[in-house]
Amino acid sequence: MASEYDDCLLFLLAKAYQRVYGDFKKRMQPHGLTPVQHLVILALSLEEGVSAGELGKRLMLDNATLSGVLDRLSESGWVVKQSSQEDKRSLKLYLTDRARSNLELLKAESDDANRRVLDSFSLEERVIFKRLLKDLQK
Amino acid sequence: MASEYDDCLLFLLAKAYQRVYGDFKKRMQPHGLTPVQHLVILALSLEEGVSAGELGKRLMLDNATLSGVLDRLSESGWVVKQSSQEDKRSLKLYLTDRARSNLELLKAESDDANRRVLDSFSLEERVIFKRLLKDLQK
DNA sequence: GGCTGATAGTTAGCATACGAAATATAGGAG
DNA sequence: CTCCTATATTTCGTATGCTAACTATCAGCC
Repeated sequence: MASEYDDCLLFLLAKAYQRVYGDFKKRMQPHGLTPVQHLVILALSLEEGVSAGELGKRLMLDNATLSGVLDRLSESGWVVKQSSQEDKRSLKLYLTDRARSNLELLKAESDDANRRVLDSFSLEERVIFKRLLKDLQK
Repeated sequence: MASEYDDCLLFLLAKAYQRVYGDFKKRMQPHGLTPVQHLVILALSLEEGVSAGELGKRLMLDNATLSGVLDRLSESGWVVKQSSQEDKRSLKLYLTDRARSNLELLKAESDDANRRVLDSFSLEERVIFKRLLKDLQK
């Protein structure tokens, strides 16, 4: 039964996530980023100038959570929070030059971390695994 | 590339976990438990009288984290923290009568939540998914 | 203009997670 | 017995996540 805690998806997903989070954490630490902050940088690199709300939608991240993450990224010099001229309630988010110049390095780290996680899976398993995980995104 | 954040395992696992966590949260709320607290109860029901350290190993949970969870479970009347006679540094953990009498109900909720999560997966996919998740537990 | 309801972000409160420091107790060497 | 080291748990600091409450601003309507 799934009531055996170690067969429960809540448990399995928690531990899988925590393991991968830990891997990324070690890898991003030298760059001064947390795993989540690194995702924010990657997302922003795809399109700068978006609002916090828009970025939150793309990252499926709560506004309240993202607000704190953006504060820390701004504080540590990765992101610029510029309040929009057209709508003063809204922000326009940009990467700093330092963030841009570190982008390729970050992507390489991220790709490498992903490869290592999937290392023991067959090619087919990797495809299935990602598909099933995506299916779970409500 | 996995550097597209939405193809990154860190992202996929985070969102899958958050989705399932949310499902369990809604389901456990009426019982006055959080998803993690519910896992602790299930684990304890398999063997009572274990120490916090032992329980932490089984749940792959940090001692520091578990300490807080046990405090809240004790506070809310689900768990009894009894300090061990043989080794006063150590705890012996027990379910309360109330916890025991709610066990079957909790297991039913948990099983149902698990079923719903896997609902859209084929039988084969369910097996593969769980296997791959277990493989990720370092 | 001024009121009203909607929207963007922030803040506060709570519950995980985890590393590191602090506490209390065990256990063994001398 | 006493000191030293190892172990069990707790506490502290930081970073997510989420809900709800709060603030500022916008947009439409009279």
